[in-house]
Amino acid sequence: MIDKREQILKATAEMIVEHGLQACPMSKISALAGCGAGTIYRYFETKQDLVKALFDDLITKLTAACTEGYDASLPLRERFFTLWGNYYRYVLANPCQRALMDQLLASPTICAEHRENSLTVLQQVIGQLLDDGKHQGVFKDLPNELLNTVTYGSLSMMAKKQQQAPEKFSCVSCDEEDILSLCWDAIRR
Amino acid sequence: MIDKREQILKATAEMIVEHGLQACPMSKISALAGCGAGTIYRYFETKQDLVKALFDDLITKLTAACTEGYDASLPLRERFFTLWGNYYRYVLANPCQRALMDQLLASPTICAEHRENSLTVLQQVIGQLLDDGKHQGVFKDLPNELLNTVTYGSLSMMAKKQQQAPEKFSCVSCDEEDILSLCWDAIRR
Amino acid sequence: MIDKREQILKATAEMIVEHGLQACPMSKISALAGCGAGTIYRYFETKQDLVKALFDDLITKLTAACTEGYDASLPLRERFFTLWGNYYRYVLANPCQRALMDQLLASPTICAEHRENSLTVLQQVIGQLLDDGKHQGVFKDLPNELLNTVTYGSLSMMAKKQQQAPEKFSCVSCDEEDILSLCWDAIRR
Amino acid sequence: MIDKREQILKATAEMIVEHGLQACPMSKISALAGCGAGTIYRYFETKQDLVKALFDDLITKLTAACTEGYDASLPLRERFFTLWGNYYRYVLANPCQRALMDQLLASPTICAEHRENSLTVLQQVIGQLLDDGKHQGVFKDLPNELLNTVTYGSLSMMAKKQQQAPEKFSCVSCDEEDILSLCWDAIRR
DNA sequence: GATGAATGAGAATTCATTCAT
DNA sequence: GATGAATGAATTCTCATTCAT
Repeated sequence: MIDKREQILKATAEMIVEHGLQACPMSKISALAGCGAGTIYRYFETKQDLVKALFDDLITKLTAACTEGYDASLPLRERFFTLWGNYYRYVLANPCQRALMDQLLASPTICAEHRENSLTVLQQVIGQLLDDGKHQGVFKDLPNELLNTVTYGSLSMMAKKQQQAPEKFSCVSCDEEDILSLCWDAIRR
Repeated sequence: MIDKREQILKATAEMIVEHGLQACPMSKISALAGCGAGTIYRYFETKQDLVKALFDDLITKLTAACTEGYDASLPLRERFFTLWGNYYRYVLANPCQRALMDQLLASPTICAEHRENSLTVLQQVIGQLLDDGKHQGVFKDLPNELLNTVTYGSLSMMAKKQQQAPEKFSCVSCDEEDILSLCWDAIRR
Repeated sequence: MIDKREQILKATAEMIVEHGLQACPMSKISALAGCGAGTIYRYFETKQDLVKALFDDLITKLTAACTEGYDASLPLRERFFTLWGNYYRYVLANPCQRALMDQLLASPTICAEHRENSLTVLQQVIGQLLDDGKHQGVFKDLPNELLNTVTYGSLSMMAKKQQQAPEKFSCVSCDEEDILSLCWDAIRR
Repeated sequence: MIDKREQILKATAEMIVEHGLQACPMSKISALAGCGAGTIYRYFETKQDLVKALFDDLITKLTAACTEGYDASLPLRERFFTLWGNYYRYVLANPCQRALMDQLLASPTICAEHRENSLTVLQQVIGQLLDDGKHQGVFKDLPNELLNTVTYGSLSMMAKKQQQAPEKFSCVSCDEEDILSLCWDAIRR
């Protein structure tokens, strides 16, 4: 049998995505994970801890996915497309994780500070990319937060919409290229 | 005393924003609303109904705010800036409602169908705007969903970030103009 | 229906006496009290609080019973026999309360400080009695604690034994007079 | 390593004394005993059995301690002072065992019959002593139970008080001699 | 023999909902 | 109409006991 901790996290993720944070009792999580109710408490002290661990796990995997193959020495456009292409493909390929992240980021369950800390790595990579772009005169001379928000807001919303109403995006032109280009256009000079 | 139903909705909104959907018992809602626990049930059949009503109320107010002063016969740019300016100012001015909407839209508590229906009015207005823009050759020839998602995703994320970390946006240039222009740039040809 | 709080305390007392502190679930207490499990929590925040309240209640009743008709201006012997006679009759007449007190005083559930504080009133009355007796040269010139312990230890143990094995005390001479006299003899000069 | 059974009994005793019968899980007992949770079950069938064994162990040790050096052919006063002096010194020297006995004797966990049986040996020795004393006209002509209860009640309570509030007994005169003499005085003619 | 992870029945506690006042 | 005490099902969490290693 594979790692039990992993199984519990997976079951929790599925339960939250399907029924919402407010409707996923430990009993159902354990049933879905295929273990006794008490077993969860060997791996996580409280339900709160379980959810936090799930969040951390999510962020770790997302960070790894986004930065895969990313090389800060490549040309700017390539860096941008690699990073955000990685992000976009990852969330599209993992709808459950995307939906889960959505709920966790919207709820006060994960406190602001924890949320902030966990994203540090990714934010630094992005911050460097934007700084370089502004230096080279490629990006608009606006605060990183603003430039980044447009990109991240667009892509995350796009992924969400595609998963919630895929029929509206069946056309050929709605692919990764389009949406990434749109974002690129938005922030370049 | 103002309308009691309104008070209950307000109390529910505050509780959800502060403690999350999974931690707002009816008893605390009634206490915050200044009424007995039983009284809520005169206005809403179940807790589920209360939350749905809250969502509908939210959408109704948002729709009204966004379309205020909007005139489909005005020039395209003006229409765009009126509509999204309205949106952006409204969510910035009502952080509680913005945060609440975030949670409700992320959670499966409000089913997909209900969510979709409630946004019909706003979507039609936006759809018309985008169609007109593409007709006039001002907007990119991409699906409405895509164009709209970039705008909506950027603005909603922007408002969220400003509320969660206002210190990062204290600079002068981070104002409404910038962010709306960025969105306009992203979708125009 | 009489006071519900009182009923819950009574049920708790009976449960503890019959099954022990370690085997009286709230569910059984509520069943015995004739109320829903949740109702207990309207009156006591936690089980711990319930037990503490029970202890306080016990002490209050015991103090009242012991000091009934006690008058510090009466002759020493009369004062002694009134006070300890009251005590002895009370514990014999209320075996459940006596057994309960025994358990609560033996267990660390009620912390030492709380235990000490609750007995302050009774200890002052007894202290005065012993001081007066030593002044008058009637009692031995030994520390109050010691004199008192002999009396209290003897009487409480006596009551316990009589309740646990009444058959051994069926003889006529084992009455209140004997045991009180024995205690009086032990501490007088 | 010394006997593991002994270690488990010792750990159990400490846990019960510190946290009370109602709050000493097997897991914590095993941790304190320095063995696996399952190991306890090699030595004791159930938790109930463990507690019973602990009680029996306690009584055995107490009986041995009390009767050490006791000789029924010695003069009455010496017999009395040996026996109860042994008892008193033993409980003072072993506060944990004293406190534990207190809890076990107060709780219905150890059933009345078992309690009674285990004390048979000690009771016979004491019974003989009291019978002899009454025969010789030294003790009051009252039932053994009564005479014994005064002695045992006083001494056990005394030990308890000294351990719970040692500061009140710091005076020189509060020693073994005083308290034993007090008891002797109480029951002699 | 010893271990401690796993179990699930059962414990404390919460909370949506009802209903007598 | 409004109230909030009462309810008990449902929830989180604990712990005695088992058993594969």
